[in-house]
Amino acid sequence: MAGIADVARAAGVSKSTASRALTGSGYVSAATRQRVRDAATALGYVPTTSAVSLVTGRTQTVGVVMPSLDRWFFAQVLEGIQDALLERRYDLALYGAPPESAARREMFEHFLARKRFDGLIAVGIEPSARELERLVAFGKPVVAVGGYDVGTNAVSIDDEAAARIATDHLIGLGHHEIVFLGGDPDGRRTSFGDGRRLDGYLSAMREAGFEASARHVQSEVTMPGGYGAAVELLGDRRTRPSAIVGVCDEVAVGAIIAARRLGIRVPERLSVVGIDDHAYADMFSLTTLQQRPHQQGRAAVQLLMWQLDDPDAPTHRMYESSPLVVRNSTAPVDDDASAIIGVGPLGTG
Amino acid sequence: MAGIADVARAAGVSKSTASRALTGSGYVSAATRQRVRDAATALGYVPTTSAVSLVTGRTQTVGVVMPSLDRWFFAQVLEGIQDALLERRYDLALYGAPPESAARREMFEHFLARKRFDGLIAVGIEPSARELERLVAFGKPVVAVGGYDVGTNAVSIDDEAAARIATDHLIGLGHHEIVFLGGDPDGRRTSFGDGRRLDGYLSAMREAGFEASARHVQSEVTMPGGYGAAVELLGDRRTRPSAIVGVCDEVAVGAIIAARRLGIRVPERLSVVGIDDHAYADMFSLTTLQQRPHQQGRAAVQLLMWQLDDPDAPTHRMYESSPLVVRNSTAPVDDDASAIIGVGPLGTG
DNA sequence: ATGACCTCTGGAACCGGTTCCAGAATCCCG
DNA sequence: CGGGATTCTGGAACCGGTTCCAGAGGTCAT
Repeated sequence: MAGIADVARAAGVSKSTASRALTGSGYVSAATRQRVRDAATALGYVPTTSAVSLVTGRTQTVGVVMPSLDRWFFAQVLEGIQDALLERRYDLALYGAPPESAARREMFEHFLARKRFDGLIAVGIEPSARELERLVAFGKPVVAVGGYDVGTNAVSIDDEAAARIATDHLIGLGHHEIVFLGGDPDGRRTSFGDGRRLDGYLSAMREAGFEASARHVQSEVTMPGGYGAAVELLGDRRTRPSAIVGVCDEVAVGAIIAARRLGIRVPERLSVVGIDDHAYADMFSLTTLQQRPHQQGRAAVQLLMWQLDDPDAPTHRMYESSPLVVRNSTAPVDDDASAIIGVGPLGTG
Repeated sequence: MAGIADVARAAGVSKSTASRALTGSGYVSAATRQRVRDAATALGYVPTTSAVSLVTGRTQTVGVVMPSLDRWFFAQVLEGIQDALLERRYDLALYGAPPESAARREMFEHFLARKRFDGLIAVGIEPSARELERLVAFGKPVVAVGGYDVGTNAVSIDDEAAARIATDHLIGLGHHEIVFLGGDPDGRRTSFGDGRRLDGYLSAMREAGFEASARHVQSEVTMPGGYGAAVELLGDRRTRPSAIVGVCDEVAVGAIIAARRLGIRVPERLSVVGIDDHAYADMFSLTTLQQRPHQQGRAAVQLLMWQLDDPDAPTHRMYESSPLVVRNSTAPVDDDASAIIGVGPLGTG
């Protein structure tokens, strides 16, 4: 493998001049620069990255941590990050960190300390106190995607507002019995804005005076998870709601499939709203709040690069707008159907 | 940041002794080793990776290329790779390389040449001649996952056999009019074993004497893609098949949803088989050929590590077995329904 | 007692670049 | 035409580790 010394020799200059010519820093005459470049291409010279990083302290790599890959949101964010990094010739080091996993501990305790990347993008990570400590010790820029601030730079939709808009949309259609479907008890452990979405739903219900009928049905945040929980929820006519807010589209779609399975017509007998505008939303005519995680990934890289170019640059908190996309999974409440539940403690039929 | 020189000073030894003590190579007395280790932990010493790789020539990083992230298979393989690498304290550098994209060219032309990883795992990549050339020039171990051999090490299911088993299963149930759904004309460009699956289907049809009725309906290899193509395919009663082999479960599930939408009962009026045993397969009662891409990812890492430990080690071609999982999306052909199509060129009703 | 061999340690070279610094050449301005 | 600023170049130090080599001390067989 040709080193820079070989290039310098071939071009008849010193190592230092060759280096300047190729990196474009310092004074080099145009003629010399050209000679060096020609020599470099002729020899197929590629700088050894470890040598470069050793002296510059920069790795040209960005680390990405995310709890999972098979949720649409994460895969999309990752693709967005990939695209943006490729343009800048940065490498991408990926670390999986499911909540409360050994992998996650490893990541924060060991991999972070190795400092093999110039900055970190944390997707769907709510750092614990200890993790935050490690993040600070890491000493390099961090940007969060998808809900939680990791101190400084962050990009996401306004999860609480999104869930509120979704809920208000249903309330506007006359629904009272609205269930929030998906996530765990406090909506936090699944990582992601899930908890805030639950908050948004609850506050919308409260403001409309439906606090008493607010209900959170838990489920894994996946399509089969939503399906399973919805089959159970909708199976009992007495407790069946007239509308569902899915914590995300995957769960919402699961609910729609469950409804079809049970012969409950959507949207005539059951309205469903999601959050995401998933690739599947269109084929299920799902009304949802749109977000574009791909763009969020790109934006995260942008923020990180600003920070890398100028460590003193101001940090940013970016909210992507999340417009309501009305399709055909929501409709005005069907009073005949809701009468089954009734308003009082015991429906009169 | 404490360097090894600081550790050495704290332990009262030379740099070289400190290095030996920490890496565990060469002679160091037990007492000295302990002193050095204590000093290292006391100072929170973490070796600078670029310095280490500069001299050892190893990066402790594995590169992974894949065309896409949002197909279940790829995400699963990636998670498997992640797990296995984590255990070995290797980093994972991820590169997206959609077929015929600029990113893919970049990857092969530039990123590969940087040699920032000790080995490469190529998932769902069928390298062109030029790409193969670059791979060879890369000069480090490569293992392929998901169909195509990249020279040496590879792991996948036997795609052709899988599709054949799926098709034979339908034939055994009395089906003649069986459509292969998904992929592009020659099934190659989508990367993945798609082309070979088509071959397997075709040869099964041929062997059963149904060559004339073999039909490949193209679609994007996604659930909405399969859905859209199936809506069209099933919409016309005259050309409607009695069974479908999906190129993968996502497409097969799309077809099932399309059938439900059109009021065609599965499996009574339409049988559907997939390949994958996707997380969604169970909730759609999809009969399918099981593969476990997570395991394949782990196996790929294993193969790569063997090669790294001993460059002269023999290479391997691993086939994962793919058992047929019979659920409830396939049933004996419904003769009344198939009579609509009939055996002759024009059905007599 | 001698020498061969093994264990242990430190000094110095080395990996492959970048950057500091000094010196030479050229330029511009008063 | 002198002198300071600017442009250009090469030598050497340096980034932070690993590894080669030489030498010291100890053990054991001859």
